[in-house]
Parts: sequence; C-alpha cells; structure tokens
Amino acid sequence: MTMSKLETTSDVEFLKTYNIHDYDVPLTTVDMAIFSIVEQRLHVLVVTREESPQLGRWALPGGFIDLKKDVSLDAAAHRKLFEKTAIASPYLEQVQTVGDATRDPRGWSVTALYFALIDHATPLAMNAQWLPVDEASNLDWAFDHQMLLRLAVERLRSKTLYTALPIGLMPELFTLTELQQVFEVILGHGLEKKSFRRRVLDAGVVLPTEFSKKSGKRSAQLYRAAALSLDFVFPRALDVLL
Amino acid sequence: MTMSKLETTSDVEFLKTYNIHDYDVPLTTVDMAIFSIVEQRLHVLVVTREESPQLGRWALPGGFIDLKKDVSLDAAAHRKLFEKTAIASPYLEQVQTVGDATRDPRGWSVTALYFALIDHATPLAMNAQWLPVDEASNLDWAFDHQMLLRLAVERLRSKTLYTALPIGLMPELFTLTELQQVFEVILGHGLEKKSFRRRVLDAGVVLPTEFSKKSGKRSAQLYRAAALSLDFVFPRALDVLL
DNA sequence: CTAATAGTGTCTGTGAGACATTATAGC
DNA sequence: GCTATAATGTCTCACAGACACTATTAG
Repeated sequence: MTMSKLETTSDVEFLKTYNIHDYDVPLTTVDMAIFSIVEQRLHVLVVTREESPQLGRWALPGGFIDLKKDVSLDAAAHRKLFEKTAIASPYLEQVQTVGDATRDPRGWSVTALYFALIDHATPLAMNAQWLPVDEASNLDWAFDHQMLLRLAVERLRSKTLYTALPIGLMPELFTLTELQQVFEVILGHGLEKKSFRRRVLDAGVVLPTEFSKKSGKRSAQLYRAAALSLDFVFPRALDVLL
Repeated sequence: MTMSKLETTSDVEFLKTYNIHDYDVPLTTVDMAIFSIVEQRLHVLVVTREESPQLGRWALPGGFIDLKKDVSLDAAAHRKLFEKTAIASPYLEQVQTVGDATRDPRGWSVTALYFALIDHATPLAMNAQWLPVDEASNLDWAFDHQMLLRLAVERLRSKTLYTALPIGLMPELFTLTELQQVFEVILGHGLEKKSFRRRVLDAGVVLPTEFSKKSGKRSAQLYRAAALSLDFVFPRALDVLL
C-alpha cells in the first residue's frame, strides 16, 4: 500500500476500517449562474428540471459532483458550464455556499454557487435558455434557486462597482460605448462617459486595437480586454450605493 | 403525509424510493479561522488533531456538519466556534469552499471555510490555543489547512483595506490609537494617523463614549463600535497594494 | 519644566462626477 | 451643410496621504 504525503502512519490503519456510508452526510451539489447580455438586458442561463425532485420547475444549471470525473469543486463547476455551453475557459467565480436541512426535499443539502460570464453569441444545449434576470421573480423556481440567483446578481453588481469584471461579458473586440452600456445594464443606471473612459483607459484594462467599427455615424475605436482585466480592482468604487 | 411547499406532487412519490446512500457523495465539513490580536500580533485559534486521520497535526477547528443539530451551514460554523470559545455572536463570514479528491485521505471532500473575529480576552477550550499567523508556515498542518488559513488571512487583509472589519477584534471600549494599531498589525505596515481618524470618524463606524482611558500620559477618548460598523464599506480603499 | 502620547490644521494629490466642447462619419 | 455618435477639455468635489502643529497628562 502506498502512503501519500497527506497520510500519517496512523492514517493507514485508520482508513482500513473507515466507511463513509456509516455516517449521515449532506447532499453536495454545484449550481451555476451563467450570465450574459442579450439585447441590452442582463440574462441568466436557466433550464427546466427534467427529473424529480422539483420536476418541471425552473432551475440554475447544476447538480451533483461526480467523484469519478471531477477532480475538484472548480472542475465540477467547469463541467456543468461546459455541458450547457461548450465553453471551456470563461470567467468563473465562486459566490457562496449555501446549506441547510430544508432547501432540498431529499434532505440536508449543500450547494456551492458559482457565477460565469460569457458572450451570448454561444450555442446553448437543447434544454437551456436565456432568461432576463429582471423577470426572475415571476417564475416558479426549483429549490432555493431564486435566492441563489439573487446572491449571484448581487455579487456581479457589487463587483461591477470596483472591478472591470463586466469585460468578461464582451466579445473579442468591442467599443468603449458598448462596454459602458454593459456596465449600465448591470448597474441599472447610467454612467458618466468621460469618467468611465478615463477609468478603464488609465487602468489599462482595455487595449486599443488596429480596428474600428463603422456603424452609421462616426466610427469607433475597437478595444480588446487586457490580460489582467478581470482581476483588476480599482482604488475607488463608482458612486451610487446599491 | 404532509407536503411541504418545497415539494411538488411528483416529489412525494419520488422521495419514497430515494436513498442518499445509493450514491457516492463527498465528505462535507466546516472549518474555522478564528482570529484575534494577542500582544500586537494577529493570531489564529488552532487545535491539535486528537483522532485519525492526521492525528497529532495542527488544524483549524472544524469538522462534520451534524445533520441533527445544525439547521444550516452557518449554524454549523457557529457551533464549531462556540465549542472552542463559548462565544455565541461574533463576526462570522464565509470565505470560500474548497473541495477535491485528494485533500482528505478518506476521499473526495468539501469544506466550507469561515472566519471569525473575536476579542482575545475570551476563555478557550482545553485543546485550543492561539498561534501567531506569521509562524503558521513552520508548522505541520493537517489536510490543506495551511492553505485555508492563507485564504482566510488574505480575505481579512483585503477587507481591512476597504471596510471597518477589524473593529470586530476590539473589546467593548477602545481608543482610536488602539484601533489603528490593530489595522496596522493586520496590514503589516503603518498608517497615517490623521487620515485614519478622519476615515473612521467621518464614516461613523465608531462612536465616542463618556469614558476615557488614563494610561500614563494624556488620557485618550474611548470609543465603541457603531451598530453598522462591520458591514460598512468605505468608498475608497487604503493605499498600498497587498 | 520635560517627555510622551492624544489629537488637530492644512496642504497636496488622485480620481470620480458634471457638463461643455470638439471631431468624424453618413446623409 | 445637418445630425448622430465618438471622443476630449476642464472644473469641481470627496477623500487619502503627508506632516507640522497644538493639547493634555504624569513625573
């Protein structure tokens, strides 16, 4: 028997008699809030549950960790995302983990909630679709997914005030006006143009390209995301308390 | 048979045949990074493991969720804290949830990491003790607890730059100089006195009391935490990138 | 008095908001 | 030319840093 670095000598003896099925353990799942901007509105990817429990209700994509396939929690989140969108490397961030005795009728359950940002020009799996987040409260959600969505939206909104995160929702090339509109859609209110441009340009989170966009009137400079862009934290937040 | 709001009609049928032990599920635990300031240094509460696996190694307090006693993940964290300190209502915040196939020799495991802030003048359970966090890297830690501690310290440091969180480490009454020293200990460098006082006083996160502290030279005004203090977010971060 | 610590006055710098202005394209 | 959109100039304001200064206490 090989002994990993993690195991002390006594562990080897201990593990011979250990059986996880002897204990009461909670269910553990990963749920995803996958955001995109569609037609100037913030949307989230939703599915309708095709099996019990909560058959037929709306839900965030997610489900059990596959102890064989998933090497980590993050890997499980990536797998869930890939199953719905075939996107392998998006922005992915853990939001919060929620667990209690009543959120799932099968028993005590825990879910690790992640959010992802993707460009909406991405093919979706058959059973997935985009839903405007401001219509979420009218729906019949499975489990506590309405609250999970609210947590994810709050995180996205609050980080939009002091990071460049929304760049993760943009296509490869974009104009500053388009980027500003995405910020405005997420925050739910307008931003001052000059301040916005100063902020993102001075920080170097977007870089000019050799391309410009000709769309009607004066053509606009096209930018792309700088390498550090999504991790960048501005020294000051935008005004406006949420 | 009563049907909870959470269960659809089909769920009632489904649950008759559902048995969690039919599935492979990860172990799920809660771990605590409990911080305090002792002798002008940031300390964390540690225990030595008294059972396998990882018998004898240093560990953050924590362990399995008790599906009978704990109504939620947060409740489990509060229970773990209370078992070591008998403190019922400290500042408690979820940091991150870590899970993978190899961090625990018993198998695929997930832990929800929390941090708590307490005044160090708190009696501890027998097997718990304060450890300076800057000595943590020399120790023989159980599982991935050294990394968990690093995550919690990073969160504490980064929130110290833009919130009033360290107030949670203070006793009932404290002077502004004492509070500033705590900020400095956490950040690892000095802060400018006038700026610091303006910041906390203008924000109203501390309130003057009718008391003052006579300690050697000129006596100092004693303050207490304002109700909102720990949730307060300053519009600008302190300088200095971590 | 002196020394030590508490606490203030005030100048500078940075970066956000406001808003007027100029630039460039299609028609 | 006119109009729409892109992009800039520049003033003000809030708040952090720097640092000199004053205030209060024990001895």
